[in-house]
Amino acid sequence: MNIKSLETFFWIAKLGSFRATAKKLFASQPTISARIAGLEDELGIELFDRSGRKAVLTAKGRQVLSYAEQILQLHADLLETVASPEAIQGTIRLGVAETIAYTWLPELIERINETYPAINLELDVDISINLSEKLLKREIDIAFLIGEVKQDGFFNMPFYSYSLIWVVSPKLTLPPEPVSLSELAKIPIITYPRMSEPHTNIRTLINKMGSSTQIHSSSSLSTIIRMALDGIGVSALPKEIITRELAAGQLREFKVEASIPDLVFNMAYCAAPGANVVRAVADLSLKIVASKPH
Amino acid sequence: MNIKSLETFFWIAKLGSFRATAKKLFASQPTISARIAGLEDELGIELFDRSGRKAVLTAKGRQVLSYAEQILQLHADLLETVASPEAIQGTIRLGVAETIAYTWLPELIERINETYPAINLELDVDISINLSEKLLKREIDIAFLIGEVKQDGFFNMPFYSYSLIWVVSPKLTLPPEPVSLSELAKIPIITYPRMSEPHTNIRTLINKMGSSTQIHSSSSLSTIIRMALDGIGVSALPKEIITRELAAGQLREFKVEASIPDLVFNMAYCAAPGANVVRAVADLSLKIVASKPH
DNA sequence: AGAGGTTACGGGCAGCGTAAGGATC
DNA sequence: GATCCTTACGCTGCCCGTAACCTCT
Repeated sequence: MNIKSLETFFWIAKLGSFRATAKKLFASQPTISARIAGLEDELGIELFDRSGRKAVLTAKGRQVLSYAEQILQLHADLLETVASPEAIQGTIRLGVAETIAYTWLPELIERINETYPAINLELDVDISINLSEKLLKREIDIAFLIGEVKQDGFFNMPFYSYSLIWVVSPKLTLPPEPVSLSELAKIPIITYPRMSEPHTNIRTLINKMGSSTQIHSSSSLSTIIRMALDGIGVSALPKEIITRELAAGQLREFKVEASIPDLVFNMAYCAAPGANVVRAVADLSLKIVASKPH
Repeated sequence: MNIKSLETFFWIAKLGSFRATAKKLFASQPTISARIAGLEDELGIELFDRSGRKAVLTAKGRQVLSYAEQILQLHADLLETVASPEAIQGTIRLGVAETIAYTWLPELIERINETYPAINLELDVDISINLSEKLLKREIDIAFLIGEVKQDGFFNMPFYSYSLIWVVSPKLTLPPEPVSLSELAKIPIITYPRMSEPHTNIRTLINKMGSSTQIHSSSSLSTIIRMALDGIGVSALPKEIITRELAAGQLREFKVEASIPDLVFNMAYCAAPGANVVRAVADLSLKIVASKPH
């Protein structure tokens, strides 16, 4: 019996699917089948009832699960306690909202690589609502997103807040500041994609005016910035992602009479036996953010 | 990481030697080296200090040992709890005194095979004092012997007592019964080998007479019986090993005025993490003996 | 038909034993 | 020189992925 089989067993029990476990463990689905078949042979018992749509534990399987969890936890603790950082390996799938990808991500990756040189990172940049779903399906291990993942076993920690500022290209001429909402509504606005929180916030703000404002949205931050630079319209963005453009005078901040809520990002991950590395990377990420002046 | 490596590590820590562990685990010594090298690689640390004559744990190694023990114990418990008896496998080395080999052993083997069909038994028939040593060196797992193994971690349980009776071939003519010690001393006595308890007891008994009795001893019970059958002398033996000869009239019991202490056999084994199978076989053996009228 | 698990099969790698090579006492 | 561990090397067997197959809904 080896740890890998137990880990495989554990994840099938948790996810209810051989296929999902194959993805989670970066293996083919037949490999997962074979591992479980091997385990069942070795123990001389059936672990799952495969007749239904979901793989469901048998009575004996539930007993095995309890042992498997304990063994995996001990194994992870063992690695964490005594292994040299260079020996800690694995693949961690980070899900990040694009704003994070533009600001903290490079530093996070660099520092994680320094601390755990043998860890592979797999990045998934998506909007928060999708990240949340992927986290639930265990398609990613840690997410930096807006909102919380409210399900048993998930940890949510405040990560970083961004204030949104209104910016515009010098090419465009604006009314006198602070710009009133009714004036703002006459200018095209470039913002985050539909279904994302900042998009919704801005739409709510403008809708109060009842006017039919032109709102361009893009799933790519660089496109949003590009459009703002080109003077297609104004945009509300975190200062952190356009420091260069502001310094170069390609964009300038302007005041609006109403304010937009901050973008509050959380970090979320699931606590699973044997997932100490995930927790370690999560801790490290929080520490990195905390160490910088906010 | 696999259970096998941890088990190997555990036994080296316990026995202080790669070589002894190789024997214990039925593997070659380089294989043991390779397993530990692999473990050390994986953890990125050194587990043993090999500079001295004995392999001694490093500081990190001691930490690992504690985890390894827990994991092995869980693994053994898991197997014991959920595995079907047919799936319980391994090799158990039984050390038995010859008297046991002649009486209980066939039934023990049969019953153990019934209960755990996948377990291999390896038998070692020797005198008790050697069995005790072998047990300490872990060359055997369970012993049925005279005396106790007094060392930490070893269990000793009463197994079975034999009363010795004096027997003689009808070919020989004896003095009137009960035979006095002085008369007995004139007849050649065939008995257990030197260094064994019954040999010592009989020698003590006869030595009181100060006479130079002829004492033949053999390490083979069948030879002793053969010699008694041939009328070479008298012998004191457990009734249980000569029931056939007594029934056939090839040997007959006779009374002696002095009595010889019973042969008291114990079962001894070492409690080690992950050695649940050894314990199970030990329990089974005791149950078998207890279930028969004594 | 499609989603999910199993079977069949070929290739690569890990783990084993034998034999030879150090290191320590 | 004896004892003990490591290195070198060839071999076997296990584990993996691809592809085809089976079975429920």
